Amino acid sequence: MAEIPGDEPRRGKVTMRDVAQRAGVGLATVSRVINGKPGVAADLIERVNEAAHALGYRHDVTASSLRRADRRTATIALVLEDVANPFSSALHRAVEDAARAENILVLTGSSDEHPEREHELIDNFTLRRVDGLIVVPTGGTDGQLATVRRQGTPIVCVDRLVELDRVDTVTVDNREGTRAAVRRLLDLGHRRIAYLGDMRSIWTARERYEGYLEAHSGVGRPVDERLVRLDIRSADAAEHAIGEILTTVDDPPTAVFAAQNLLTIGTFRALERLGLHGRVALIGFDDFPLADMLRPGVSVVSQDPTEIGLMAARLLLGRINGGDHRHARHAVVPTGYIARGSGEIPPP
Amino acid sequence: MAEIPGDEPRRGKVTMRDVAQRAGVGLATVSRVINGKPGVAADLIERVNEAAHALGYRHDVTASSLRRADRRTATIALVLEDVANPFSSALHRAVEDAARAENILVLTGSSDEHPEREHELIDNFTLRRVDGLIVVPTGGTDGQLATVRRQGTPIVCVDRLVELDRVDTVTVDNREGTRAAVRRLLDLGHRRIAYLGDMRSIWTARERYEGYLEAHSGVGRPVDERLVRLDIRSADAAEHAIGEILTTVDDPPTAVFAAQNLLTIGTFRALERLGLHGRVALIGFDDFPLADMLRPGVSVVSQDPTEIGLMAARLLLGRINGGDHRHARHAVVPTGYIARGSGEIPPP
DNA sequence: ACGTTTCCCGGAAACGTTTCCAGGAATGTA
DNA sequence: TACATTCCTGGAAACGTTTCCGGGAAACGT
Repeated sequence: MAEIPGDEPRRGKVTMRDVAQRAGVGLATVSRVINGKPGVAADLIERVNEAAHALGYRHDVTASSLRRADRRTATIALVLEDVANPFSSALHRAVEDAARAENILVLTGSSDEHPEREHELIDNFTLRRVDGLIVVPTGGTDGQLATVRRQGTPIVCVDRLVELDRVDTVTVDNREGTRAAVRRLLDLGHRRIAYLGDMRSIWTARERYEGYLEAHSGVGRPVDERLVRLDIRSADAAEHAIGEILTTVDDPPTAVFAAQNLLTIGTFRALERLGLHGRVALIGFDDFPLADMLRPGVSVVSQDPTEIGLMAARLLLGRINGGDHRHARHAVVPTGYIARGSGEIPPP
Repeated sequence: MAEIPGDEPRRGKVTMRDVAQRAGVGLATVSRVINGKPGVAADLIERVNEAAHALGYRHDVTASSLRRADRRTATIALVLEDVANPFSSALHRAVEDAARAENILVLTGSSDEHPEREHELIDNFTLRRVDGLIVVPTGGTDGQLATVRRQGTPIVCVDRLVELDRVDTVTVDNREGTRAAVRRLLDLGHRRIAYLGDMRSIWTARERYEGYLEAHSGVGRPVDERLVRLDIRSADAAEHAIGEILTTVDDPPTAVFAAQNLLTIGTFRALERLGLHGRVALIGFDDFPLADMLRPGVSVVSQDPTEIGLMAARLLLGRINGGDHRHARHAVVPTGYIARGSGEIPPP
């Protein structure tokens, strides 16, 4: 085989042993110096650092975590619905920042709301011996999560409530946020309020729908099922559904509550297409970029993904750093309401 | 110290040796079976799998990559400007999908356009012995990238051109995309076209500005420097800058080219605030969500982050899988133009 | 001056795996 | 039947690091 000229002089070839030899000290001493452990004479520290630098030594983190007592890899994993959606990516960023502060790296994956995919991701991550897991659970992997947790890996579930032993959660009060917003519409005089909801397999979606129902029962007002569509999962589907409701129901709604990002956008499109924006009120759950630039501006129940991510990271890092709380902790971060116009349209 | 009752029965305690013992075979055989290597009797394979399952054996990927000949960790790293911005996260998603197909996991980090931060990330990633690196380079880390590449780690740079030995790149033709769009405005009769640009330290920003200049010289039309603002880095700054140009220059522009996402949004805000949307033409570089929902719809030069990410992943995985191309490869994915109205406004 | 403690240091074992190598059985050939 | 070849298998070495442990020197107390 021919010698390849400019190719890989020697990949990571220089090891601690080389450093030890050059510095004229033992292997153990090099390890102590590299890890900043106390009890090494100053001149030796100097010699080792010098040798390491001269040789271009690079510490191998994976090899070190193998023998290390705590077996830490300084890596956590983040399982999101889709790294590309705004909520997920804002959360991701918050987690990254929190992790960075402790020099911890973040692995990510998108489940696309499929339990099998989530399962596979979690499996791959734990195989890599991550120190902890932050998951937006699909709801179909509770057994796996419980097992992983029992084997020692800290887990924080985000956005969806799960009840598992020593698994922390961070959620927002979906029910109350929705209830308050729908109540606003009712107080404004709206009597027929349509509701578009996400898949009922998702805890969040169920909670929000409950909030819608509670708002109605709170004022003793029945809901008309013909104004409710659940299990909608895309902007297009929402656009279609709300269009249908507005044009076929004989006594059409004067307001719409869209229980998710994409559904809000789909609804907005439909209203505009029908020339009803400005006439039919709209409130969405979860803010989205440029919502303020639309006409009318879209009012939303807002949740703060940065705050959620930060909280999740805090809980996780707390456990990783030995805070072995026996019980699961459930943090709830508040929702807000952002009035931009569309939610303030009164009934005709 | 008290025995903690329900806590971590034994973390990952079961090893290949245990499996070997239970199956009554040698350690080497277990390894062969787990890795699906040929040349093991069928009944032994069966016995090993059975034992592994009964014991709940979990393969330790980090330990295996230590001794493994190719030293692969089945992990790649992705250094983005900010995982939370739409362009980056779409790219991220595309890379994730491509990597998933080969069971490779993705580590991510945000440089925030700071060379030091980028350097630090790359350092951490290579310490983890990732198999490859996809980077949106700030431009201040060429030396480091060259070193890392020389030591054997494949690298693909994305969105910005760099000229380094055996470092592949994926870019879009910023210059041509901008030139064509500005030319459109000129052909429409616009004679005074303002330009808002990002920081000139970024290759992309320089290229786009060149395109703007080329379009003008192409029709023998001088550019008025008072209509040009460079080194703008936020929507607010853009809003301010364009507002200033429109109100203080005596012969104000009839069209604006905003060379980046946020700048486009800032410009739109300013135009709306001044009541000039619908009267002053606007074209932005890079599409953004809901651009079609604004009034007027915002015309943009579009680039396809999914395509870019896919291409980058393909190049990287190609090299990881042994395709040792001696030369650097530079892929260029085409830009498009999406007409939505704002770019089609004629001069008064 | 002598025992005891403390402090540093280096050799060797260990982490969980893959790979090398050699040996034994089974198969093929003369 | 004898011998060469192929195929399977398991013991042991190796990967790069951390940790255990024992030993020598220095510091301390009397």
